[in-house]
Amino acid sequence: MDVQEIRQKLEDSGLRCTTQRYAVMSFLMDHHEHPTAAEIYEAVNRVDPRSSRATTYNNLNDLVEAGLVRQVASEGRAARYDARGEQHHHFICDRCGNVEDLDWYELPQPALASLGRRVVRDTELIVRGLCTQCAPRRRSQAQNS
Amino acid sequence: MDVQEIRQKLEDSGLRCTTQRYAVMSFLMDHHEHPTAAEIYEAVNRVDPRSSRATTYNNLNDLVEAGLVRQVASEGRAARYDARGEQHHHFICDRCGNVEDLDWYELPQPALASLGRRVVRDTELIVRGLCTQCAPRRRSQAQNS
DNA sequence: CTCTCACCTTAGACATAATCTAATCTTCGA
DNA sequence: TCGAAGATTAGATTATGTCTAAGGTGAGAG
Ligand SMILES: [Mn+2]
Ligand SMILES: [Mn+2]
Ligand SMILES: [Zn+2]
Ligand SMILES: [Zn+2]
Repeated sequence: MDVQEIRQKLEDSGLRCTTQRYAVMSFLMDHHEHPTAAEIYEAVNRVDPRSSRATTYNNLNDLVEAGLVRQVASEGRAARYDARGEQHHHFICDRCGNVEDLDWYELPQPALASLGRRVVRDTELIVRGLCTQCAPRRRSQAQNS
Repeated sequence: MDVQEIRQKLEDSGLRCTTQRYAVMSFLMDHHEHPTAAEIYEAVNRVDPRSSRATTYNNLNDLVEAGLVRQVASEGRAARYDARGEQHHHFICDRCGNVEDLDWYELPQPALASLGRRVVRDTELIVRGLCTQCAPRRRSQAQNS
């Protein structure tokens, strides 16, 4: 990805463009498989150890707070991160826990009356079920379990 | 709640109605504040210590798997549980993490083409923002950072 | 240019959430 | 009645994430 683009995004959000922060952002922009913090930490340090675990978590939190990165909650398991630009929904597999992107479509918002004085920031749609890998094969070996 | 009703639900799902499992289910049916596993463990054991931590977790997992209980993911924090019968959506507060119920309304489903061979079990809407407690007061002291 | 202070990084300790283990208990059903 | 599957238990273990205290870095005031 474009170095200047990332630097710009960070500075626009009031974050210094440090080596470590850049590495996290860059990795996320190149990888859309919704990696966990541990996976990001490992990937960033694969070539040349460069970022501590605490810094990786700190930077991820900074990026989320700045709105540049999205955190996907999968219950129990580790949080997953997503820097994909375009809006989209998520599909989470009941069996393997994989998080996959679904095409975006507009969602009806909750009735104002039911919100009371709550302030809405975002609405998120999560579709659950079995991913392509885990879904039973159509008409071959469905004998599993 | 009706003892027979709970017993029935459990047995219909192929789960034995043990003291410990009953206690978890019963507590959840009576408490709609989306307690965490730790809170459920504590509540169940408040009167007369009766269930280990492992059993509480085991039973919660069993109930979720059976579809009798719903798990609400709030990233980072502990999972929250919900045995409320009627369908509903959730509002999660960015600041305090509270999970609140929102009235149900029908959601548009993803296009079949975009799902491929994935099997959908459920679609879930999560609204995020600030809860009534955490939202800024209308026109009094909004001076808070 | 240089100095300073807010911002950032770090290792490792700590905290919390959840699962695993291995032994024991319970109960369904042949 | 009795065996096996199902359930429970205390405690160890793993997984995930935060905190602490110390030191590094660089943007910008002067
Ligand atoms: Mn995504
Ligand atoms: Mn609920
Ligand atoms: Zn899967
Ligand atoms: Zn709140």
